[in-house]
Amino acid sequence: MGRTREFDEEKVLDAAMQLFWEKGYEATSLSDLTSRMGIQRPSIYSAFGDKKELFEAALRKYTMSRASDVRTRLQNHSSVKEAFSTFFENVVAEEYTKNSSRGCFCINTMVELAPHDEKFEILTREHQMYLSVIFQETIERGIQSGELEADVNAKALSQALIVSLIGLTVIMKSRPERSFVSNTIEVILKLLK
Amino acid sequence: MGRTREFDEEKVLDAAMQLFWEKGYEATSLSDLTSRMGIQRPSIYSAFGDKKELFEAALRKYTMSRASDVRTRLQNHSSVKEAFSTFFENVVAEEYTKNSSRGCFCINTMVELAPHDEKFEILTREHQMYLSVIFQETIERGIQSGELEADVNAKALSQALIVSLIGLTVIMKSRPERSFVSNTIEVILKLLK
DNA sequence: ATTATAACATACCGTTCAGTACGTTATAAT
DNA sequence: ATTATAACGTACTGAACGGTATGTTATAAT
Repeated sequence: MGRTREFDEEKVLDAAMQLFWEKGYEATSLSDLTSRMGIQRPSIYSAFGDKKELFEAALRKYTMSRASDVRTRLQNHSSVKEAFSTFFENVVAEEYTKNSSRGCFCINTMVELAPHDEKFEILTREHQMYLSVIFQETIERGIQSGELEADVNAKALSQALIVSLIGLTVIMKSRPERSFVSNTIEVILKLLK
Repeated sequence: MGRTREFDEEKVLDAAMQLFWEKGYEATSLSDLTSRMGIQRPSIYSAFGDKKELFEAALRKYTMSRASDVRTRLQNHSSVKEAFSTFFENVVAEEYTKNSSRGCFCINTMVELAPHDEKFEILTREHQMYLSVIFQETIERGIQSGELEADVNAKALSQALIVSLIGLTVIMKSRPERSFVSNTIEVILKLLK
């Protein structure tokens, strides 16, 4: 019994995610959250707990959705080289299209919270490890099909590509000339040769 | 005339730099600053301006010192491959030695402030561009000496190495297994072949 | 229809924030 | 020695912070 909830938990959590993604944890206030989520303060606390728990829920939603998105994109091409090339180009294109560069919510959190909060150290690390496994599986597919040479170290290479992706995502926050990132991608993708 | 300043501006600015580096802009309070810098609040304002101006002074101090440090390290070896190898290994070793991973103050700022403050977008971008020029000069030295092949694209390669360095610095904040970063460095340095 | 209860809106809590007013102390110029 | 002034320590400001107490409203079970 009791009154029924008037808001959609997934929708308001998504709104919180967008805001934390854009502004980070510290710079986002409860007032920012209530206005963006469209619900009152006590509703946030009853549904998600305190600010940090809400942030964690938002980040988990992000990483899950992001992982499946990455997986989908890489499976979309039969050619592995083409898959990675398109993937990296799209990441760049999306970032340069938007006015403000939010980058990656998980990477932002790695920088802001991971060094001071073990929970987020683990959460962000595991997401990156998961992405690196997706990369690795894709590379192994390329080896299997004969597109990539058999002596490629799939694991090491996938880790290097994850690191490059992180570096690209971060440096785009300073809005370098587009040629900078294009050059970088071109060089990095040579590793798939 | 008037009373003489009792604190060393460079020393207290260095203390502020350490604190901002460790905690970021938002999470560092004026009270944190006064206790770490060892001076009172009005002294900060009279010497450096408000919190953001102090932060900017601290970041400028960091980037200048960092750039000259990088330059020195890369000039320390006659072999260019060895120079980069030692450089990357040292970055990793230093990060894993310390208990907490502060990473790079400039990269932290790129993530926290650059997307919302044009001044820091420019400042952080220009630092990365400067580092990339140092990398490029080092690579060109290797080409000149015959250590690297003549058809190497020094500019593109240096940019890719900068991106990799950023990626490495960031992912170390989540404390991945050391093999992860070792693998990455090994793969990345193959680009110098 | 009554009742128990959960979600609602409002208004508030103590704390901490960045920034400053002000009275005191020390020094450089006269 | 006097004076003007700049740096000092203390204590304060209004605003914003995260979080909650409280009274009202709506709904599910009886």
